[in-house]
Amino acid sequence: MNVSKNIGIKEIAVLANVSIGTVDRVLHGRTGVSKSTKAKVLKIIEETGFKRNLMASRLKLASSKTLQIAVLLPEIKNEMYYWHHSNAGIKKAVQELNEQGIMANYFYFNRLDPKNFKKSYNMIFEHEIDALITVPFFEKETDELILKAEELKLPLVFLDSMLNNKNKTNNISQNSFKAGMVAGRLLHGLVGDCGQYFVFNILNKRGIQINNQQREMGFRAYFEQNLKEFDFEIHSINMPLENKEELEKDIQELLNSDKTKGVFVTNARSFLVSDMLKECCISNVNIIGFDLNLPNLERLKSNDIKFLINQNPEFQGYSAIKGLFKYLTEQDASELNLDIPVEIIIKENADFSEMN
Amino acid sequence: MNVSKNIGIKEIAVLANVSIGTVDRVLHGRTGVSKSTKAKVLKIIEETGFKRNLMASRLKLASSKTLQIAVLLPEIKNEMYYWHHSNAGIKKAVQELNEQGIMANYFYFNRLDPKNFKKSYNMIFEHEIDALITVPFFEKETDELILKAEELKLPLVFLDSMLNNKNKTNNISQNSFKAGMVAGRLLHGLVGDCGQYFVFNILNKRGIQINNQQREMGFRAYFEQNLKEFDFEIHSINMPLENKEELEKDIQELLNSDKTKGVFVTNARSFLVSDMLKECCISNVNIIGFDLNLPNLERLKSNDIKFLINQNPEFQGYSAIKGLFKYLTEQDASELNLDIPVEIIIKENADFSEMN
DNA sequence: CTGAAAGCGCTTACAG
DNA sequence: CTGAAAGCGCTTACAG
Repeated sequence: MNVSKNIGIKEIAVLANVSIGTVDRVLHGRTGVSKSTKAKVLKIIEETGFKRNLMASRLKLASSKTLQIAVLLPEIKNEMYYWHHSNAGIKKAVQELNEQGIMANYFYFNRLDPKNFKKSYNMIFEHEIDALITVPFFEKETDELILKAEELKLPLVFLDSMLNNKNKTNNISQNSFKAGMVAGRLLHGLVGDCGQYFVFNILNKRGIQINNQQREMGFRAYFEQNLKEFDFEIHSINMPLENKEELEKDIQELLNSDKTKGVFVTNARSFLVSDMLKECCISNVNIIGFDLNLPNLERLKSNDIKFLINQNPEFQGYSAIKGLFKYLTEQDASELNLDIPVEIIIKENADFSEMN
Repeated sequence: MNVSKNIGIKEIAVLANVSIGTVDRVLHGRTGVSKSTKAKVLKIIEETGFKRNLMASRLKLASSKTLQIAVLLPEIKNEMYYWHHSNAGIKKAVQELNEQGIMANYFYFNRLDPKNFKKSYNMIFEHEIDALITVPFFEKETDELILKAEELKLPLVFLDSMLNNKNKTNNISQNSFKAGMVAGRLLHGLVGDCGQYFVFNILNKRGIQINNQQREMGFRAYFEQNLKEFDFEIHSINMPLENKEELEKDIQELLNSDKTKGVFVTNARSFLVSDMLKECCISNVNIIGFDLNLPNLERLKSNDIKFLINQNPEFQGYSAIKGLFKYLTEQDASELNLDIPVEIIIKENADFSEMN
């Protein structure tokens, strides 16, 4: 079990016949090195395959320059909020990297107010930060943010992207179209060709969100691609959070048949739909929704919801910090973009441990 | 954004009025410190909440004492083998921790020969190693290994446990019973109450493996727990790899009805079952199996297999190294035991990128 | 039983 | 443009 000692900056210095300070300057592309010296050092580095020891580097730097990551998320009122989980993942990663010199600073914006979002990130830019993790909630303001970050040369990572990436930015999020396709197959397996299908979009004051639209598109695409004769209708129901009575009447008419029914809820509130259908005495209904919030998990446990799709917000936050750290310390951007797997959760592989 | 400098060994030394060498001795519980000094230092450490900086510690130690992890897996003939993925995960983690001073040494045993397994680990014990990662293939030899490792005070981690854990050891593996329950619900969703159900156990020279048995038990348990009137039979078919002709006759008789059929293959060879049923012209069949090997993925893509359950062998290997590193450097054993999630894979969330 | 000093591999003022 | 020296926080002989 042989131990081959890694070559270090000292060896490079000897081989290139310069001081270690000069090697360091070349390594970091700093100014103040003659062209010939630089070439000589680079050649030796190339030949020896030298990589600088990041642990030693961080040991020196952690005490002087802690990396400051700003995190701007929607307001979190309690631990059941989706964004709480993103935050938890961020905290976990920061904890792990703590002694290597990284800190997170948390900011929040009002999820219904684009102006507040803009105000928040402008405020953040007044501090000295090394990167920003946030969420592309509002199209126009997000575009402005992207431009501004580019200008400031500030690395930017979006969690849970809901916007089309016209701009080249870093995204750690699930492909919503693909998630819709997954939902299509799962529901089709339960309901079959002879059932009725419904897509429930739950609207808040901002209207329907882009990723919900993409989920619906994916869902419909599954049926178009996989059924030879695609001759049945998939009903879309846009359900505002207020004014439920009228909606319930419509639903009773639409869903009141003996047929097996499949319901795809495109956001995190499938528990609302489940409860409403129960109230309306709709039977033979199979529901699939998103996100492992407590009310959803309860309905999964009681068999009222059949499938949940997990976007793994904790893992998203965790990965964002780890990816940024790698980028900021190694100039390696490869982990700043991540396609979060479409994780399928049923009663038997769910983790109910937080339900106490 | 305030930076609170972490307290270090130097501050502790000053506060306790001793040298840093003495603080270090106390931190590591080494001999040669008077009781009173030790108590004084421990009190200060307690009061300040000091934690030693692991990065600095590893910087010093990596060059002198590289941690040697032995890995003993079944022979891997090519990249399609299941164990290749465990190895890949191990390699990835070792790569990440390379400069922190960890190395893996790979050994292989004949998967059909318990004596060879025993011989292999005895040979490994002649080297100086800090931990062993292996697989509990053979009951008797594994028990002996556990005892021997205990005697040598050598940390031991099992991947893919197939044995009941009578002994307290470290296991990174999926709960096979739970995986069987998951398979039960998924298949039941497709096939319904009026179909026929079959469990295929594929036997090699070692007979049926314990985790396959546990999967079957979980599968049956799902139906017993979830169907009010559990009045249909689940047929078990033990399928040896040789002597297929006779088997095909039996199968043709058993499965040749118009009913929808659900087939649960308890190991990684669901592709074999899929192909055989196709040859026998069995229709209306829904297959669920384990592991994302290439032939299984091909059948998933062509809709011949409906679900695959992933044990994530790469993640298992990766976690074993990370967990051992944490244990060996921080005496923190919390990551040496891991319940791998039962990951559900369908055509739409599968990664076919390795299929070229 | 305890301390002073050297060193892990890199980074950073400072001096020239 | 370049080098020598101090230092990051811990560990390890060595000396007493």
